[in-house]
Amino acid sequence: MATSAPYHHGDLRTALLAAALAMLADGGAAALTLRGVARAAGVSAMAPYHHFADRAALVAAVATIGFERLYAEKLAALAAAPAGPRAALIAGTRAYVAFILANPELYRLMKGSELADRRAYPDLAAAAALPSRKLAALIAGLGPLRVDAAMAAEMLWAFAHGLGLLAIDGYLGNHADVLARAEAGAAALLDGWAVR
Amino acid sequence: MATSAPYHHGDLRTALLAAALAMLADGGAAALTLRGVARAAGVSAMAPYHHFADRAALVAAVATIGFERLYAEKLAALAAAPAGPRAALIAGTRAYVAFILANPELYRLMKGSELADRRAYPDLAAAAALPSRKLAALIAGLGPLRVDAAMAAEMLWAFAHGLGLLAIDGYLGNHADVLARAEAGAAALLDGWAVR
DNA sequence: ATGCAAATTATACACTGTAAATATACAGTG
DNA sequence: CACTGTATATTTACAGTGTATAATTTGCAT
Repeated sequence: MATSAPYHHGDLRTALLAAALAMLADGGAAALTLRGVARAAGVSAMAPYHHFADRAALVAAVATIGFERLYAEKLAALAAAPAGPRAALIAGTRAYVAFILANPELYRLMKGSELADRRAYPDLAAAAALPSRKLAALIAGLGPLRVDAAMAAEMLWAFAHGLGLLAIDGYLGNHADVLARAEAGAAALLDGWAVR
Repeated sequence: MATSAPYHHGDLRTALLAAALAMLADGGAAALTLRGVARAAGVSAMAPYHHFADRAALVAAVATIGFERLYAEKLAALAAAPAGPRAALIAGTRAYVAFILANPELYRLMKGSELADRRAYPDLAAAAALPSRKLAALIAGLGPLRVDAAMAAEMLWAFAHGLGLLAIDGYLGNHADVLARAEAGAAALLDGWAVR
């Protein structure tokens, strides 16, 4: 019933993660402090340590949520796209870039160097692998290409990754245009790979 | 003559920047502390403040050096490449990615969110603009394309940026292969844009 | 009810960035 | 030469951070 500030929070871990996501969204990774998150949850500075080994573990948990959201949005975009691998790849690229534009600080955290040792967090590694595995499957569905499939996947991924990052870092123009560029760029790559 | 620990360092600013680059290279941005840099230069913790307004200013100065080095290496690669815009673009892409692989932490700093307000540092903005201006000029030399020149430039830049970042973050395989991918990817993009 | 394990807090320390006041050395004036 | 202003460097101080250690509170199984 949680009458008033019970000693045991109940679901502190979830509350901490929610606070962390909020603080990250405005303020960036620098604003994501363990003490701040604890404060936001109305709990002592040391409480988070019973749910996260250290700040890096909290960051990893936040990043894991980010990868799961990214994957979910990508799947939703694929479901809404016309049939066929070509349309799927274009829609997927657009969704990927759209996620970066909508969650700039989260995406930076997901790919940032604060997660130097991804291998130390199995959940994170698993969540991070989902989108790229999906991409590889779609590429395979395209049929024969002028480049090998692994390279095609890397090219498309690198393009989406780089385009989104450049956009949120202010190197590109209008954000609305960026999504159009994402689609056009993916289409151009597909055309470039096509056997003629 | 600098007999022994003179009160005035002589060229502290340069020494601080050198220390900063070294500490950044091993240890990443987190290891780049004002106090640490001062310590490395054998100077008090407050001394850097007479050369850099705050930590952000030091970071901006380091990033400026990074952009200048990147531009220099790119120019060197262009000079060594066969004539013609196609060869230049492929060589430039390779050099760009090679720079990222050789200076991962520096490149992360250059593009990272620690520099949220690039406009506050005119030198930095100027240095950062050089490579992309060069790229635009090379694209223009290609002649008519199936996509407009601005988009072509963004695609190539995004590809190189994304490929390098994915590589240093451990998402791609062998580093040696990455350079080959950079060249092949640039070539594929050029082919995809070509009017047929 | 009783005892144990989990959750939370209190206290403490080393480290960071940086503000304020102070000391030192140099460069130009008379 | 003395003198003074300015740039350079230091000392001291404070708030905020991550986190180690130990004490405390609570809920649950027995």
